[in-house]
Amino acid sequence: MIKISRTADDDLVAFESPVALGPVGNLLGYALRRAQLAVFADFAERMAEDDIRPAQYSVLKVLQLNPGLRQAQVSEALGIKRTNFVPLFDTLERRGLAERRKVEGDRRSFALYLTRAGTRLLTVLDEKIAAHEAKFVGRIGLANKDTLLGLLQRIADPSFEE
Amino acid sequence: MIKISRTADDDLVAFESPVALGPVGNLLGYALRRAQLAVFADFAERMAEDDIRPAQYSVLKVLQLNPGLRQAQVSEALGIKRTNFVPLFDTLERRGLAERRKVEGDRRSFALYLTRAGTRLLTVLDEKIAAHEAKFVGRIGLANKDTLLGLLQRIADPSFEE
DNA sequence: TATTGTTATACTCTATAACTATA
DNA sequence: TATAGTTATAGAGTATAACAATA
Repeated sequence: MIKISRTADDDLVAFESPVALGPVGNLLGYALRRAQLAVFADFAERMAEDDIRPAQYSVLKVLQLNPGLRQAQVSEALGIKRTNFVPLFDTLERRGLAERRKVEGDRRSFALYLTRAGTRLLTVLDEKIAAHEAKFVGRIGLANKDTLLGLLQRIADPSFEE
Repeated sequence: MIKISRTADDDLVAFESPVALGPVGNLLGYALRRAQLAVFADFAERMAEDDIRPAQYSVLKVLQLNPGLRQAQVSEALGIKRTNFVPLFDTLERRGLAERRKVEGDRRSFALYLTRAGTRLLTVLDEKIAAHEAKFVGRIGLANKDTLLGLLQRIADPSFEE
């Protein structure tokens, strides 16, 4: 429904009367989806030139913090199915950002590490992430960030204690 | 990393030492994704027997509240691309839950309505949604629900005013 | 020319089953 | 028997381009 109004200056202005979402707009799942899409869209925009997706960034960052983890550990910690982790890590390895190393004592598993190039890229990504994060923290105010994170963690994990 | 500990009763207990997510765990995008996955997984479980997805439910609910909307209005209000809305609504129509009606005055567009069956199904779905919602509100406490919704809306839409 | 609905299509994300080589 | 990694594959969700009918 397009409505035409007249401003005080006598100009015509067209606008859409908002469609009532009703209870849908107050569902946690719906609000979470809309917020997540907004944040991920901004992430995609900033990381487009580096061709890095959220899951890829999270893997690189976790390996920086925990060098030598096995695939199953990284994928489980990040909630990525081990079967989907394989091509994800293949891409990082093909690009020379991370690598699999044989581990002594268990010839089934690989230990994962960042390469120098991966570490170098992370410094660039971290700067972009900081700006990305600041954009959304700015929308709610710094004081509200921890409140929001705490609530989200309690939604995701009932055993979470702040 | 699997660690083996000994309880007071001298039993062996295996547990995984948690992998440090570091800054990743404090990213809004990451926390939003995890929370959304948890909520949508619960939704999928409850609606499995009705074979209804979140987007389908939101369309039915919006039509209940706004009978006669055009496709473009519904899809825009819910953030569904009009091109993806077509097969989504085809499914609802094939199942006899909603219908397209010709609209006088514009032979290009259709007005969308729930059928009786659609309205009837919604009463069932609404009950399940209420239980679903209560589960997650219970995790944060009723007093925090509006806080969370408000923050999420400000994340999703910078122009949002509470 | 612009808009409404549509088709075809492609890419990402996520999920399951089944395999291999080790343990 | 169980585990780590892998392959193949299928289903959602989301995206773009191009078209027909109508405004």
